[in-house]
Amino acid sequence: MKISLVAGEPSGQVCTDCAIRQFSLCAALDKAELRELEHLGRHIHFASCETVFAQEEMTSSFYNLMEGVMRLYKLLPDGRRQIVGFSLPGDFLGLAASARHSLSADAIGAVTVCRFSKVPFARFIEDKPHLLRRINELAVRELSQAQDHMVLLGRRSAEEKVATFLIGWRDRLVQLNGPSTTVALPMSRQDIADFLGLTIETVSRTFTKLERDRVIGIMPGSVSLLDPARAEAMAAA
Amino acid sequence: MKISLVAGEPSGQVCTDCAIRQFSLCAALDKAELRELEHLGRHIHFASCETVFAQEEMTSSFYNLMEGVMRLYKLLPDGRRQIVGFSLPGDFLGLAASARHSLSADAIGAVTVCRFSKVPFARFIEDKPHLLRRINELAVRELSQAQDHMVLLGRRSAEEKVATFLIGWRDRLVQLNGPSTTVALPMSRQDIADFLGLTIETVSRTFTKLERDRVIGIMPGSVSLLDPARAEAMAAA
DNA sequence: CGTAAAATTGACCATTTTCAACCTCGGTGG
DNA sequence: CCACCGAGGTTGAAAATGGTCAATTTTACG
Repeated sequence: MKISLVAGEPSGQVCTDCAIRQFSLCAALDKAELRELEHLGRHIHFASCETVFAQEEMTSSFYNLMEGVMRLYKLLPDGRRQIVGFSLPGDFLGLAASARHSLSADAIGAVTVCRFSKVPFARFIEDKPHLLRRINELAVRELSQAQDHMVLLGRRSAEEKVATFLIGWRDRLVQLNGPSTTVALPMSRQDIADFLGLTIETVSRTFTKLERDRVIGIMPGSVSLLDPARAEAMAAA
Repeated sequence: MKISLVAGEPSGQVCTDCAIRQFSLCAALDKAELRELEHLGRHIHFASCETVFAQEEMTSSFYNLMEGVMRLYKLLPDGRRQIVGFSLPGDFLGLAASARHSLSADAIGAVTVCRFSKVPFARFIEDKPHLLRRINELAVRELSQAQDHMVLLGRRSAEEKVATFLIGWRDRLVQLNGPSTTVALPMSRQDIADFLGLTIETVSRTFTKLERDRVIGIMPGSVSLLDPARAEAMAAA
C-alpha cells in the first residue's frame, strides 16, 4: 500500500482546542504539559487504504487518531488476515512490545492522525507518572477488549459474531457521536469477515438473515438496528 | 535454577532471594524498594482447581505467580468457556480495566502466588515511573500475545492451532527451565480445547494424528517433540 | 451511462462438531 | 490381591456449520 507523500504541517490547532482530547491519552495532561506536547505532535493525513505503519516495520512514532477509522491487522505468511481491531478517534496507536510493529494499521476512508516521534515522546512521558498511569489504563482496556474478542472468535456462532460486532460497534459510535438509530459501517464486508474470523460470504448471508428476521435494515455503508433488543440478546447469549 | 511447575515450600519471604524475580514485575525494583515491597506481599497457596479470583468479583488484589500454572478464562452465560491464557511463574495477574475482574483465574495443580492488596500496592507504584513503565511493558506484551492468539482463533485450522500451541508452550517452558525434549502439559485436553477454540474430541484427534505422523510422542501429562521443525512449520504456515 | 469493485446468492463440499461408545489408568474397598 | 469405579481421554459415525467456487446483482464513480 502506498505511503502519503504529503508532509505533516505543524498541528495548526492548539491541543487545548482538540476535539478528541477528552477521549485520548491527552485527557491526563494539564495546560503546561499540553503546551509542551504541541511542539511534539504533527497532524498527518492519510487517504483511504493508505498504511500508517506496517507489521515488521521499525517503530518510529506513536499516533493519536484524530479523524476517521483505521483497521489493525496481522497477516499470516500465506496471506490470511486477522483484523484485531478497528480504531476510532481518540485511540492511541503504535505501542509495541519490541522495536518492530507486530501489526499493520491502515486507513478506512480519509484519516487524520497526530504523530509523535518515538524518542521525544518517550522522553516526554518518562517522568510523568499520571501520564504513565493513563497509558496503562488504555493498554489494560485494550487488553480487556482483546480478551472479549477471543471469546467471540473461539466460542461464538456466525450469527452471534455478527450481532456482537454490530452492537459493539454501535456502542463505540454512540460513545463518540451520541445515540443514533443507524450504525455507520465504513469498513467493507471483507474487513468485517476478517475481524470476525469468517468469510465474506458468511458475513453477507448472516446480514441477509438478520434483515429477513427484521433485526436490521441493510443500507449501503450502514445498517439500521430495527430490533436492538433482539440483537443485544444474540450478542449476550 | 529450575522453576517448578508444582508448588513446594516457599523459599522464604525475602524478595532478594525470590527465584522468579528476574521474570517478574519486580525485576524493575532496586534493593530499597524490594525491602519495602516485602511488607506488602504475602505468599498464598492454592490447591488444584481452586479459584484465585473470578469474573465479576471486585478486584481487591494483584498477584505475582510464584510456582505452578494457572488458567485465565471467560465464561459465556450459557457456560461456553474461552481460556484466554495460561500463566506461568513470573506472570503478573489482576490488572483490570474496571473495578471488577473481567475474567477468572484458577490453579492447574498446586500454585503459590505472592499477593498484594490493591490499595497499598497502588500507593507503592503510583510515583515510581520505572515501575509504571515496567507494568506498561508487561501489559503491552500481553496485548501482543492476545493479538497473536486472535489470529490463531480466527484464521487457523485445528492442526495449525495444536501445533502453534505446542510450540508456543514449549518456548515458554524453555524460557523458564531451559531446553528440554519433552513438553510438560499440566492442563487437561478440555483446557487445551477451550484455549484453542476447539472441542476436546478435535484436540484429541489432532494429537493422535500428529503422533501417527511422527511429529510428537504422547505421554501422560506431556508430549515429546519428535520433529520440532515440522511442528514449527505448521505453527508458522 | 458504463465499467469495475463490492456484495449477494446458490450449489456443493469439508472441516469440525455432536453424540455415543469404548478404552486406560489410578484409587478404593471387598 | 484384584475387581470395580470414575474421570479423563480416545475413537467412530453422522450431522451441521461454515467454507469454496461460481454466477449474478448492486453500488460507486469516472
